[in-house]
Amino acid sequence: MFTLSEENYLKAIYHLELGNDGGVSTNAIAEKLATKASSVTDMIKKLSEKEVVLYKKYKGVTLTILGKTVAANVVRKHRLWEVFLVEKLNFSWHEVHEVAEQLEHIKSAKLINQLDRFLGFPTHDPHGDPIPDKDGNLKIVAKSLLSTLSKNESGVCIGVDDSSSEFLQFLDKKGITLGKKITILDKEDFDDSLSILIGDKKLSISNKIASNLYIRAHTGQ
Amino acid sequence: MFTLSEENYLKAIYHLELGNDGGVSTNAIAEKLATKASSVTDMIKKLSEKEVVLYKKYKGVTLTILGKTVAANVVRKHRLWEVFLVEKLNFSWHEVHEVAEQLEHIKSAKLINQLDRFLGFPTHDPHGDPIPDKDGNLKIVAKSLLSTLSKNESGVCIGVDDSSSEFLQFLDKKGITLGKKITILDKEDFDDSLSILIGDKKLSISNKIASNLYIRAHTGQ
DNA sequence: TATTATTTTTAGACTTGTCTAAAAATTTAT
DNA sequence: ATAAATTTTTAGACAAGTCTAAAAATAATA
Repeated sequence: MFTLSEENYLKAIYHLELGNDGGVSTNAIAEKLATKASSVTDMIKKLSEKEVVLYKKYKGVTLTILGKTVAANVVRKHRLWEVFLVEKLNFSWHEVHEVAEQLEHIKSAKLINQLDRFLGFPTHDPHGDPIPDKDGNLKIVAKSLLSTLSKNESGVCIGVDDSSSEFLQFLDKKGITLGKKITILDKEDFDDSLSILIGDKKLSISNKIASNLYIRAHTGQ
Repeated sequence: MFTLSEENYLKAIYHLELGNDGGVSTNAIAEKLATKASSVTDMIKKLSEKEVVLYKKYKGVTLTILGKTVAANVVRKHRLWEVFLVEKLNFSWHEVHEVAEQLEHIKSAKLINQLDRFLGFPTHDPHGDPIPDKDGNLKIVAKSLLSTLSKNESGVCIGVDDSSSEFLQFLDKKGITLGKKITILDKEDFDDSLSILIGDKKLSISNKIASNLYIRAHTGQ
C-alpha cells in the first residue's frame, strides 16, 4: 500500500516520463510537486526500496513495471472522478482538478470499478485525456489540432492543449465542449482565423484557440 | 481548516456526546479511535487551541458550537457518500462504511452540495441514520423497533440497531432493505417471532431480528 | 479518611515528510 | 582540460501525530 505522498510522487514521475524518454530528474520532480530537490531525493530512496522506481544516484529515476501500474491506477482514478464531477455533478472543466486530486487517493477497488460502470466505461476525461484501463494501459487516439484541419473537414472535440482555467472557461462560454462535432466552414488566410460549425451554431475563432483544441478526425460520414 | 486526524477526533467526540450528556472522557475517545489516552490528550490540547472543544484537565471535553458544526459536516459527508455508494454504485449496507470513512474527508463545498442534489436531498443514510443539513442540524424522526409493533400495524424500515456486517448481510438475503414497507401479519406468543409482509412477500422472522430493526410508524393510509 | 485503583497527563522518543544549508557530483563553458 | 555553474545528495532540524513508561490527579473502597 502506498501513502498519499508516495502516490503523488509516482504520478508526477509517470507524467514526466511520458514527455522525456530517459530518466526523470530530481529537479523536474521537485518542480512538478512544488517541493524541494532534497525532499525528492529522500522520497526516491523510499520508493526505490519499495521497488516502484529504479534509481541510481545522480542519474535520475524511472518507474518499474509495478510503479507504472500504481501510477496509472492513480491517474485512472483521477480521470474517472473528473468525468463523474462533470457529467453527474455539473462541475465545469476548470473546477474538477482540485477535487479530483483528493478523490484519486481513495482506496477501494470496488469503488472505482463501480464508478467506471456507472459512468458507462468512459475512455477519456473531460480534458480529452485518455483514461487508463485496470491494467494501466492507455488507448491512444489519433488526435490533431483543430488548426491543422482543412476547409470542410470535421471531427470531434476530444481535448485541449492549454488546460488553464481561463481557456476552459472561455470554451464553456463559447459552447465548445467535449464530444461536440466541429466542422471547418472556412479558413481566413488573412489571420488564420476559422469559421466553424459546432452543433447548429456558427462561430468564428482565432488561430490561437484553434491551436489549442484537439480533434479526433471524423473518418467518413 | 482541519486535518484528517482532527476531523476524526471531532467526529468521535460528536458521536460520544450524543450518548453521554456530560463531557466526554479521554479514555472513551481513545477507545473509539483505537488509539492511546496519551495521544488523545495531545490532540485535545490542539483542538482546544483551535477553539473547537472546551477542555479542562482531568474534566473531559465538550464540543463548542464551532466544533459541533465541523463534526456534523463530516458526518453529513459520510452519510451522503453512503447513500451514493448504495443507491448509485450498488454497494450493500455492510460495504459502505470503510469507503465512506475516506470520502468524508474530501474538501469541497461544491462537491457535497452537488452530491446532495444529485441524490435528491436524502434525509437518512442506508443505515437509517439522519443526515445533518448544511448547518449541522438533524431531523429527528420518531422510530420504533419492529418488535414493538402490534398485529396489523405497519411502517417503513428506516434503520438498524445492530449494524454488524453479518446482520446487514442477513437482511440483504431476506430482502429487507431501507424504505421497504413492513406489515405485521401475526405475532407468535410462543417465541415472539413475527410473521410479516414485506413488499409482496411473507416472511417469518425471529424476535431477535425484530428487535434490531427500526421502523417509522406508518400514520394512516 | 486513609489507601488502593483507575484515569489522565507529562516527558521523552519515534516515524513520516518536509525544510535549509553545505558538500559532492555532474555538466557546461572557457 | 581545468574552472565555473548547475544539479543532486547529505546532514541536521522541525512539525504532526503517535507511542511507552512514569507521574499526577481523581475516584473508589475498606
